[in-house]
Amino acid sequence: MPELPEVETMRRGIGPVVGCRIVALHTPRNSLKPIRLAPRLGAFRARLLGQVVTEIGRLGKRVLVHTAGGETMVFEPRMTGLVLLADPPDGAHVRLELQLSGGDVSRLLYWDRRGLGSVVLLRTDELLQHFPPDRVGPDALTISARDLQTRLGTSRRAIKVALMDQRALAGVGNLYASEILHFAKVSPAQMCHRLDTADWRRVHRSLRQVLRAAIRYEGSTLNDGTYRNALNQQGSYQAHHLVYARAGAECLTCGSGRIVRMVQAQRSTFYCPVCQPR
DNA sequence: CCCCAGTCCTGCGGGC
DNA sequence: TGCCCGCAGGACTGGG
Repeated sequence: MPELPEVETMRRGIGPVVGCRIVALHTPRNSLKPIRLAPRLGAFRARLLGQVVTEIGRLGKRVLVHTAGGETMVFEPRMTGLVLLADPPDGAHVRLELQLSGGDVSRLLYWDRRGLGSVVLLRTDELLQHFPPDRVGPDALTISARDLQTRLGTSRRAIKVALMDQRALAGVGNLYASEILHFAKVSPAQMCHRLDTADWRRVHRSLRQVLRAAIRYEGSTLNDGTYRNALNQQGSYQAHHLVYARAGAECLTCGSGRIVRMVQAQRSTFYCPVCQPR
C-alpha cells in the first residue's frame, strides 16, 4: 500500500529516466480489466511520443513525470501499483510500458496487481487546477507543526482518521498513521479537538521521524510482498514496525501492553493501550 | 461537519 | 484437494 515513503522511494528510484526520450508506449495485452488511463491510449501516446523527461516529482501519494513539452504523467499506485525500471514482479500485471532512448535506462513500467491505481496525463500548467489545495493538502514531510494543528485542531474526528485525510495533509495512509501515533503516544481514537499544543508538537515530530525513517529503509514490504522499489527490491521498514499488523503481540515499546487491532473508518488501526491510553 | 456504505479490483487464506 | 467467500483499503461519491 504505497504511502508517502513508498511513493518517495519510487520517485527517487526512477530518477535515471530524466533526460530520456519517450520513443514508444503501449499497454500489454492481458485478461485483466484495464486500469484508468486518461486520456485514452491513442491521445495519451500522441502527446507523449518524442517527449523528453525533465523532472520526477511527487504529489502526496502520486508520482509525477514531467516532460520538456509541458506534459506531466501522474502515476497513482493506490493499493498495489508500482513504478519500475527493472523487471516487474510478474509479467501478467504490467499495465503500461514506456520505451526510452538517449539515457541510462530503456524503459519505465507501471505495474499494478489489483488495478485500483491510475495513470493520468495532464498539461503541467493544469496540475494546480486538477489538484487544488482543497483536494491535496500540504505534504506530510514539510507541513509545519503550527499548520498541522491549525488544519486539524478543531476537528471532532478521531486523530487517526484525520491524519489520513489527504485534504488536510498529503501522504499519510493507514499503515503510517498507526505507527506515527504510537511514536507520539497518542490514542488513535482521541478526537483532534481534545489534543493540546504539546500533543500536536509530539504528533508532528513523530510524523517527520517515522516518515523519514521509512524513506531511509525504502518503505514497507508487507507479508504479501507486493511493494517493491523501482528496481523490484523489497523495502525494509517493516522490520521496524512497532504496532502495524502486530495484533496480540507484546508491545516493543513498553514490553507490557499487547497490541490491539480496532476498526476506524472501515480500516484497521493498531495501537498499544498502555503506551497510548488517551 | 462528520459518518457510513458502496464502488473499483485481484489475490490470498480460512473454512468446510 | 477444491471451491466459495470474506477480506485487504486509497480515493471518491452519495445519502443521512
